[in-house]
Amino acid sequence: MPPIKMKNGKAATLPKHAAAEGAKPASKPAKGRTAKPRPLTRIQREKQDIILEAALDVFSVYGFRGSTIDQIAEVAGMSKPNLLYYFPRKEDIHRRLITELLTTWLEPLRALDADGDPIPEIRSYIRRKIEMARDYPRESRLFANEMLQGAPHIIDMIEVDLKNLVDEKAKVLEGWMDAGKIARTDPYHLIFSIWATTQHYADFDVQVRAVLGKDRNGEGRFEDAARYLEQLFMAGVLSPRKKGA
Amino acid sequence: MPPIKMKNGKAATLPKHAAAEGAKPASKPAKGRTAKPRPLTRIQREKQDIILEAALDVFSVYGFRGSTIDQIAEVAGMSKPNLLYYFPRKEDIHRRLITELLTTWLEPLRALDADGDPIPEIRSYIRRKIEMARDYPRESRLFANEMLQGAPHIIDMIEVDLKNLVDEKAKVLEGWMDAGKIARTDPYHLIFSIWATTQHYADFDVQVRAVLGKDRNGEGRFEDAARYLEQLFMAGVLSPRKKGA
DNA sequence: CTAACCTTTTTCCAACTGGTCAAAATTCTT
DNA sequence: AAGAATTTTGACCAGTTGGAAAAAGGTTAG
Repeated sequence: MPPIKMKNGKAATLPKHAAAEGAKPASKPAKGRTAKPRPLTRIQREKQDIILEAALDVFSVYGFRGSTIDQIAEVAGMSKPNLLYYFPRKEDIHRRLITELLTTWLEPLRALDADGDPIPEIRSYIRRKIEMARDYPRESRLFANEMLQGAPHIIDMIEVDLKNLVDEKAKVLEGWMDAGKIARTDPYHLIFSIWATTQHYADFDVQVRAVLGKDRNGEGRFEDAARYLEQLFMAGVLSPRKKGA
Repeated sequence: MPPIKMKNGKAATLPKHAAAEGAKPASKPAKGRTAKPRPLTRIQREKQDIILEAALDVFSVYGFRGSTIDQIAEVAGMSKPNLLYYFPRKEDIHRRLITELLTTWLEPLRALDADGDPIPEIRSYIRRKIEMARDYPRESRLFANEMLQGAPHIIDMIEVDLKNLVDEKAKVLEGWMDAGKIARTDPYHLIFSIWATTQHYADFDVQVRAVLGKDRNGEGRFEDAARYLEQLFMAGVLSPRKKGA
């Protein structure tokens, strides 16, 4: 049983690729139509990161409407107007977080390789998902919060990108089933159940810790969970040949 | 495969046993110390129900902080001061909802019978949990929202009542494992995974529907889910004899 | 050094928030 | 039907909220 390898324990925001949209501080009117984006100074990048960090803290707990700019500004250690200088609107911060999140969030599933060995592929997918719950609980909660509200800000991404990805991977799973390499079940619900069980450890963390009690709620709980879930899903997915009930 | 039996589709609040605490409209100063509770008029009961219904709608989506009294009042079809006449504080409404919820929420687990047949017991527990996700999605989301925020309002109930119940049922499961009636696994994580997978269908409903696509997102998805989950957990729990790896 | 730019702070505001209060309208009791 | 009790309403309030404006403070290139 390979132990889950810990990533850096640091609470870093997920990859901050390119500056994405907007958040352009008050500059000159930007001549013509094609306003050259202008590469972002060091300070701008740093401050934006600090803000996004703070916002993740706040949004992931209270959701969009339940969070206030003042609160985020305080966590970020700056004044509200200063924060608004970098992100003119509350929504801008949120959008940035949530779109970046979505990309990263689906990485593990994207990595599921049709040409790989089915059992290890699935097993490592599960392991990676638990690692994410452990290492990025705030991101998980941010996502959960958005879902609970009906995903108002990302519904179209869900309906297109996410759906396409899942459709694709569901086909991969079905291929494995057809080849008798894994037991036959509903690939969609299989994926849902992996999401549900792994993310549960981030989203319902309080509950998990409370129920496990003082003695078992150390960081080891993630390894226990990993072990348990591997066992569960392996049992559910193994035993090929067993075609249609 | 017994089909899940539909309960009334009506959107009723969970059982409203006794008037619980407070919510006493402005009355006479109530003589002495032992203010006789006075049995609640018909109007009071009706209005409170309407308010709780509306509040459930709102709180379950936006969480406590993200919801406003005005919003709830509007959904309830009454003026804010009128609403406040029945529940003097926002928190009162929320507390009522969430404590009632907790009781109901744990019913299925409570029903897990140590003297019953293990496999059917577990199977029917799962079925009941899915039915709840289907019939009481708002309650599920209210609970999820509370968890995401660290369960500030019910942390002590979680740490005591919930923990005790789970401890008790975990022992039941362990008993079955010792008797070789079900496969050996971690009973706590088994319970967590049942919670996670079933509640997922209420909490992440948008996602589930979006991914399943237009053709499969009818009400039938709950039956598919039930079927899938029974299969998954039966595989994970069956095969006794298979002691320690 | 200084002009042009970038960053931060101060001040301000209108809309919204949870909640109060007294008067008015309704319902219940006798 | 009168009087008491309950329910509803409208006006109001102090604190918070998201955000605008502009002045003040820093940086940096020439």
